[in-house]
Amino acid sequence: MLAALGHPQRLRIIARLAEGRVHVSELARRMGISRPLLYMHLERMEKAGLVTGDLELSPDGKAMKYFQLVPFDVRLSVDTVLDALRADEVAQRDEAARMDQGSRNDDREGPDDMQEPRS
Amino acid sequence: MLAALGHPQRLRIIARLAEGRVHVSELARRMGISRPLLYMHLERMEKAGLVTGDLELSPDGKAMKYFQLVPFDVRLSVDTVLDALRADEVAQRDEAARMDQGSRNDDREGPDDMQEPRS
DNA sequence: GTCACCTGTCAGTGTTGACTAACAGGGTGC
DNA sequence: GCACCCTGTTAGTCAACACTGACAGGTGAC
Repeated sequence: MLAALGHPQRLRIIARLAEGRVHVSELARRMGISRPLLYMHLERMEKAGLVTGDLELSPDGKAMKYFQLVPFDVRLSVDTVLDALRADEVAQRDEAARMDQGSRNDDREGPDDMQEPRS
Repeated sequence: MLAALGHPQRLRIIARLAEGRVHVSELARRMGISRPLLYMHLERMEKAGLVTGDLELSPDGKAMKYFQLVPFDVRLSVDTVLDALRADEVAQRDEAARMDQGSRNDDREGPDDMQEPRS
């Protein structure tokens, strides 16, 4: 999420979306950037949970993808960063364990040299 | 600042520095990354005001650069993003005006160095 | 039919970022 | 002298990102 916010263009997208939901082409026109570029940014932001997109049909039958802002309010401090890191560590360990479980019955790849350098 | 935080490696640096001040070589060793790479990250973070570095002489006379964390506590929401954007807009406008002034008065630049935008 | 909208995706390009190996220099201690 | 710490900077590689132009497809209005 921080990576998604760490780009001026994307912050400006947030500012535009704060005024209300817009469809992609209109937003690209207002911001003066190309549509594919806007797509990339929106995709990133959607993955980060900052925006959501809905494909709707306008009254005259045209398909339009409307994006809108997902309100967020996060406290960003040393402690929250530490907590997030710990949570991520646990999540990765769980995922690794799940992968290990899967590969035990399925396909034996890496022998044992992929040991995580923990300290 | 968000760009500086938007990288996992740098978040891990924060975690390490949260345990206390360390000098560069030691930190690089603990994290298992090369020293120049660590330099780059630290430089970025120092520019963002997240860490500070002090070159000190250890008791045995060796020069060592100790880095330490600058505690931060920021609220990150749609409104704060909007405020930051507005502030940045104003700052850029001022800078543009100053540049214009400078070019008008020949080479009138320099006495006031990098004004930091964040408080 | 053509025009004017829209969506989605592709192959490209230039730039920035992340990263490594290797350098030069300075101290202490032997 | 050499070995072992540290700092700071360079050149260079490699992958990811930011971005553009052009494509294919859809719809309704003229």
